[in-house]
Amino acid sequence: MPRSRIPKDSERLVPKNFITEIIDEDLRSGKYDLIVTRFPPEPNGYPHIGHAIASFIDCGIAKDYQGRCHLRMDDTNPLTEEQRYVDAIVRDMKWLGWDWGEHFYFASDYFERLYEMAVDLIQRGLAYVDSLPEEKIREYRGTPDKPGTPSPYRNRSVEENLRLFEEMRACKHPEGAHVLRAKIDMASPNMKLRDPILYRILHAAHYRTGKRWCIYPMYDFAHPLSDYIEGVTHSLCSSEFIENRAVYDWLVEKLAGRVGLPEWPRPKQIEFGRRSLEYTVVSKRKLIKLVERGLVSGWDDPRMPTLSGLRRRGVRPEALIEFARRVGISRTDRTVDLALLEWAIRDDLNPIAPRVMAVAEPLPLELTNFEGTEWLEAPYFPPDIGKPGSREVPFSKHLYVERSDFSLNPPKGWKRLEVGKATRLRHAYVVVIERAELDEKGEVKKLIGRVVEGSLGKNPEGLRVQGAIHWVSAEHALPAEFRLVDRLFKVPHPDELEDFLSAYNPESLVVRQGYVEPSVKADPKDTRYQFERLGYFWQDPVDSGPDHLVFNRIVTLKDTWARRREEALKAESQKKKPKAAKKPAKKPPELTPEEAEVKERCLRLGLGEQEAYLVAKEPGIRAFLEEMSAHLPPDAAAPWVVHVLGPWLRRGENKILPEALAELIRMVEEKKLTSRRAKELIEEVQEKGGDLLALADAEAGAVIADEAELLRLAESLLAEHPEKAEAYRKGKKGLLGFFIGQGMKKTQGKADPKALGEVLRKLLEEPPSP
RNA sequence: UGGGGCGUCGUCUAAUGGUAGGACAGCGGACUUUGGAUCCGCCGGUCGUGGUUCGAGUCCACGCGCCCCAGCCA
Repeated sequence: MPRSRIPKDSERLVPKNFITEIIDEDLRSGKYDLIVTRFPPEPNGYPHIGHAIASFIDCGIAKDYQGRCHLRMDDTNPLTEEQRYVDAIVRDMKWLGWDWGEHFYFASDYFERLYEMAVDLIQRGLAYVDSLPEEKIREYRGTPDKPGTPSPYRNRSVEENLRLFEEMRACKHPEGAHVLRAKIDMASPNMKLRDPILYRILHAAHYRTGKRWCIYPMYDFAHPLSDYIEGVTHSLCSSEFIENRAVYDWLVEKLAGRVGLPEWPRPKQIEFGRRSLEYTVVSKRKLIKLVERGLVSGWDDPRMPTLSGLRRRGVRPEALIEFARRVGISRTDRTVDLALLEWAIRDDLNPIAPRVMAVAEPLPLELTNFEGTEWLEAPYFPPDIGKPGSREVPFSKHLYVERSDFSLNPPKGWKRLEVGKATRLRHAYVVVIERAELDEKGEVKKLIGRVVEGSLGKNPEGLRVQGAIHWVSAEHALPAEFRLVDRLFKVPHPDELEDFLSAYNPESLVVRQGYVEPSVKADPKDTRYQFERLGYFWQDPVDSGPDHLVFNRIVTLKDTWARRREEALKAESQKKKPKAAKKPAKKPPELTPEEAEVKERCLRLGLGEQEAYLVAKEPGIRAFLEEMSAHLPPDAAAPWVVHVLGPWLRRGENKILPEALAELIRMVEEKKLTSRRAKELIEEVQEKGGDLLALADAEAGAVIADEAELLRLAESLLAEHPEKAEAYRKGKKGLLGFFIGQGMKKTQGKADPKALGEVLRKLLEEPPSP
């Protein structure tokens, strides 16, 4: 069995983040030596882009650490789960490239063991059967601001609990008659701890266990214990489970080393911030609505954020993985810019997609001075891609060009077809448009033009050629359907709307009948192309066939021209919500008369406003300061007590004696110790214990305050970083901090930073000595 | 209004108390037989107010804002 090891930054698939920091520490400390994670979907729907990100975190991290990532179906609710979803999940996760080896598990496979664990809890008085009806349970649970009330059944005897639970398993009770609950704390401010339900009765067949069970474990019970059973070490999940962690830890602790569970490794849950995507919804409920209303053709409609939809659209897993990488991991819930996904898709396709030509909205162009067919060689890739390969493209008298590439009255900066102007036909000749034929409605029906002699492969002298456009030969081109796929919603945050369907984008699918150059007939069906100037396309895997070509647009090309023209429109749709108007800040809580008096007294003793306030407000701080007053005047002690010791005093975890702190402060005043080192020592003692003064004495007198010595130090610093010194002299004054920091590092915190700062400043402000 | 979590460029994400950096987007330029790609440059941020400190995104206090929790869902 390979052991996990900390990867080099350069070999990480998942960029460093707060989770990998925890793992690094766990590995270094030897707490775990093999990292095991799991991706635990419930098979109750199709995987979507959110699953791609979650699985990237779970499996990507495990991979980086040479650990394992289990695929586990969290299938504890028979009412919602189906085999077809299991199949979809397996298929999509494989597609993404995850490899779980033989570690493919089902929570439903653990039902028997889970049951034994529940019995163990009952036997130890840690769980009980509650026979309150559902409404009563809800009522007794209380509300977030009102504590719950214990159920009258809470103190049933172990024997009765055992009997009842066995009967529940034996299907002797109707649904809702009883539940099994953990006996934790009905008054806990954490709602999840108010005797969470462990098992409920469900007379329903499970898609895997059939009718074997009529009690089913709840998530809060099954999930942590499934992790434990599998030897999962780091159970990564999203932020909405933060409060469930208390239950998770409770169960792990209670069951450690029992009913076949090892003492170690114990799993621990770590939560990351959720990610959503602009212009997208992913909740199953909402996705179903789109399907049911016929707004999309199904779960794999190329517009859907499902992995099957993305795949059918033509997106490759590589793009999704890179997208997830770039999104990153943090504790904060975030909404990701759709442009990032599009960038990842283009970046993936750009080097692999052969360029061919297709016209989605054909406009005939007749070339009066050209006859016959000329086969022109056109490379598949532009020079910057550096890939070989080419095909022959037929050129003839009758062509189709893109309707949007011609304008009767072009705007400024137009680089396309225009009457009287010369434009390059990509890979072919320069043409000059002579006139446009209009129909009765004034629409352009046909273009008449001529090719410029000698313009093949070179620009004709004395003729300004504006741009290069794509085209196909009318008699050779293949008719094809183009599905121009776009974002499903018109607004970036449809989830925030009362009715998300009102933001449905009717132009999310625009179908065009056009033509594609004949060369594609010879290509594999799954070839992803760049149709030049149109975007990346491939054949719809479902609807396309040799007799009826259908191309999905995977993503548009980045189009700075179109963007400029749509600027106004875009500004409208992307309008940011104005930041909430600043409320006037509330006054801090009033002090009681006694507290106010204490504060007054402190102020008279010379304490700062804020220190005085806190001394008055916090009894712990006040008491400590009073004890210190025998050793040190309060005005000197207060900042240390309030700012440095404050957090520990408030939590009642302070390990430092008043006289020790007083002595330490004195040492700082006498410059035997820098304040920086003093703070570090305090933190060290608070975390790990130890004798503060002994530690301080060991370093006493080490402060470097001698001017000559500091000058030497400063000079060496400047010499080591001449370019920084230069930058400072050019005005980047922030670099003083950099130099002091370097100096502190070099002297292990022993230099007097204030004095060093002075010396450095003097040195930097004066011109360097000759 | 109980408890918990979280606030860094427009977006995402970095920075043992020591130069606020990167990516995407945007803007400008170079190049271009794709208004693509590439290259170069620019723009732009620590939620607020105080405090501690030689030095604060980071520590402290008080505010403000967003998210989660009252399923026998996960």
